[in-house]
Amino acid sequence: MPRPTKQDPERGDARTRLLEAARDVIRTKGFAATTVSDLCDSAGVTSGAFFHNFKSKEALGAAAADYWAETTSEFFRSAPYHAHKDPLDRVLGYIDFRGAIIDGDLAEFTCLVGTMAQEVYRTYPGIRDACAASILGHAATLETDIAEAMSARNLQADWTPASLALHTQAVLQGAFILAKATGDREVALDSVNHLRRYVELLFQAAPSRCEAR
Amino acid sequence: MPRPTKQDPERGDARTRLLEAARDVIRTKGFAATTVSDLCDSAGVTSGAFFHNFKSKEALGAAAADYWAETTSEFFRSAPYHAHKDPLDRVLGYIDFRGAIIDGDLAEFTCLVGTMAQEVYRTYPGIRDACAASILGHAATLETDIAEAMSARNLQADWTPASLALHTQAVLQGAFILAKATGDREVALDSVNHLRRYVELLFQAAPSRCEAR
DNA sequence: ACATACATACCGACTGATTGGTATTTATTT
DNA sequence: AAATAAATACCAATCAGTCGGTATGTATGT
Repeated sequence: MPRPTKQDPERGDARTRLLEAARDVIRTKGFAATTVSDLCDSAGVTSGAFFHNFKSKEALGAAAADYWAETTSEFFRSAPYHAHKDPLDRVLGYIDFRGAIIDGDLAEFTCLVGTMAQEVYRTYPGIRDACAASILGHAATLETDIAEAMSARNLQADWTPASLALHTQAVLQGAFILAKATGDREVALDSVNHLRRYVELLFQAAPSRCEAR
Repeated sequence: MPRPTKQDPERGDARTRLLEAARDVIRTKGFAATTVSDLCDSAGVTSGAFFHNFKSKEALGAAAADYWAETTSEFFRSAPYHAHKDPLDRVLGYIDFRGAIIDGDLAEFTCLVGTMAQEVYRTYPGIRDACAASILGHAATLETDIAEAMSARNLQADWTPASLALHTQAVLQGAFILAKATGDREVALDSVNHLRRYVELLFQAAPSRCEAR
């Protein structure tokens, strides 16, 4: 049923163009500072088309989070790090991959749903929940590799695969904040390197191989 | 020169009350969604008083970041973890302290300048720089303890005290985002625990005591 | 094949409410 | 009295959202 718009028909239907505009504009200006007409201008669409496709600005925000979850999960599913045989190499490969894509403009490599969640966690619960689902869903894709790496090495730990998976996301989100504050993506890369070192230490410091203290 | 306002004179002068209002309101709604009259209402002050004290909303944002830097640095300076003799215990004590104050409402323990930096990094450079100064200044207070802990243990590392100090801030900022997205502060505490474990591993895995791989 | 009918996608001028900011007046301090 | 702080009244601009209308695709009947 979607149909190309009159303006710039080659860019596709209005809904997708608005979701792509949301992804790009909200990452640079934030959700609240992004106006509906900012989005319409960026998408090359009228405000009539906006409110035809989304019943409110909040609905657009939630849909943009869902769209982000879909597109990024496809992106990571086809990433090369899954090819490693050793599950630990897959986990480390994921971290290296996250470091490798910290490149170009800040608004291109930072996380839409992290940005939105921080901003609207209290004001738009619908958007917040969609952001949480995106983050938690992505973290869940790491859990099996972490669990397999643990059992392959017989690692007994006082932390769970889920908590380590979430921790990787926390480090990445925090790294993005530091990069935005300083305007320097190197500080983000430094944090990702610390995260990699942490995972290495976790799996090499198994009590059976090297006792502590 | 400041003078108590007519409304609620016992609460002090208008400027301080507006800065406190900014600290509280912006942490719950974000900077862009916070209106000048939100701040005036919360401070019990008229908009005339607002623009007498701050030449614009942006100036208020930057002043709020400075105020945050002042008050938090005083807060951490008087915290108990500085008493430890071993510098590593001071670093770990800092992390434990950060975990201990993750309590109560989300808007009470999350970071004003992290929130603002993420939101306005491109739109209000003045605010962003004030936020960066606050974060970097706070991280710098950890550097000497980290450096002393390294030299006390003769630790040769491929990371610097500055990068580890910044990494602690990245983890905390990211933990706040996860807590906001999920509405659960436990996930933030989990990340802080991972950070603590990382620092422990860094200082017990010195090559001289236990070789890697 | 062609006309009619209907639903959907999009358009764009418009609105009521709210925004950040200003100008003027009043109160307080020194 | 001079200067500063706060209160009040106000404004132009912008906001999210509405609404009547048009363009397009599809189903049906002949």
